[in-house]
Amino acid sequence: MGYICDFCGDQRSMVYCRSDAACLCLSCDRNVHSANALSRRHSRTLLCERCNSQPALVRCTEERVSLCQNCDWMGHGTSTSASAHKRQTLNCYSGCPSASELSSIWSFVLDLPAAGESACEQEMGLMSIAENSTGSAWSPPESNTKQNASGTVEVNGVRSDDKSSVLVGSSSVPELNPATHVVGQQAGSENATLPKLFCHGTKGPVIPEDDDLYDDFDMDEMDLNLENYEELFGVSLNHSEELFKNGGIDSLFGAKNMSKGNSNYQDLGAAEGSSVGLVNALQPACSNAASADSVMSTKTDPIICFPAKQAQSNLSFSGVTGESSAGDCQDCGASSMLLMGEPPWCPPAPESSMQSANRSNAVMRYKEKKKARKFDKRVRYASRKARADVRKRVKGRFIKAGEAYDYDPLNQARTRSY
DNA sequence: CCAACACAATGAGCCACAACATACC
DNA sequence: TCGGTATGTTGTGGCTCATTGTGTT
Repeated sequence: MGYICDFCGDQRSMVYCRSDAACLCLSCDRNVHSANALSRRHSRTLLCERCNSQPALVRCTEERVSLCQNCDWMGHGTSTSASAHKRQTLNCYSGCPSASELSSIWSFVLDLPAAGESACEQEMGLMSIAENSTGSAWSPPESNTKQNASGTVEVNGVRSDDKSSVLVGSSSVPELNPATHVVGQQAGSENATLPKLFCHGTKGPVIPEDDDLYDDFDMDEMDLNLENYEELFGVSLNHSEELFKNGGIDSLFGAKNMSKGNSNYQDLGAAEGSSVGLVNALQPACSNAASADSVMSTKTDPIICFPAKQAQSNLSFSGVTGESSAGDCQDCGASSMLLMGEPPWCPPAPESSMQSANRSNAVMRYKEKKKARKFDKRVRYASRKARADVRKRVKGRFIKAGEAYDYDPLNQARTRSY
């Protein structure tokens, strides 16, 4: 499974694309992901050389194998003698890198058993890199604007190569927008954020002033990061903010769709037509790591480019995203590692059944809380609510005054008057 | 292993009408 | 420019039903 390229079915698969849920050989990876701007944004990483089905997160320098988190746990669990193995962080990349570029990211890539063996992969070096001319995520590392001082990461206390952490999580870095893109957050950066959440037009991480505004903000609910937002609606943030100010949000989203049932609008905090709602609500998405929500539930692109250890240490939950992330993690008892570091597809590590049980309980509590929060609804017009609260109904529908009803809110017991 | 089925979860739509927004005189 | 009137639009909650996801046989 996954050993053969899902695309050509011929060559050995070497990289994993989460967006496509596909294992690809290097050649097909380039071909597939050079098709268009969107596909270029897919984040890929090496394929786990043990299970050949999951994206690798770390590379064991001792065994010289790339491992997904699960295989890493199994192979390097605390109970095993290999637990002391030095492991190097593996990072995601996007765009259409050449072989040399890949090797610059993964210094060991040339050591991979199959690397360069096939004609398919040898073609890589001959391919042009169109996105280079358009300001891709493959800009030189020095163009990065968010690197930490050291530019290194540590796994088990071992510093990894700087170059290997250059393109961490560049999956969502908007190659389409070279003027503002921030290439690859440093894996070990104090400012490490999932780049998908990076906001254009913001000068950097913004500390939210009102956590309440973010209680309802989840990336799975609000999967429109700013790049998507602009792509979809063809308006800039400034423009959309202006529309909010002018009460023109309907023109953006369609007023009908903003009514009950669509929580995004109100979850944005814009229920009162304030532009602050949008701006503030978007800020956490810009400045902070994805909420646990987005990782737990989003089906599209929750690429965990950071190894669990980093996710735990660098993706700061506390007091930044409010309930939806830190609060939930704490409340439900799940560590951020459980929620963030472990891809949803990973089966529980067998080394501890108790850990697995705790995890299940934590996830359950988290989901329950999320469910309760998700349906939290803000009422724009209290007067209308007051009226609706006392109106009689038939099968939940309002009835004309004086007509027979089967439900009277004023009488808690079900009323029937025919 | 796959299809069929049951069940749970989720979201859209419906209803009446006061409140609100807009256009016109 | 302001006030009054007419017309159109919006939002409110409980329920039903269709859809989707998950688990079991």
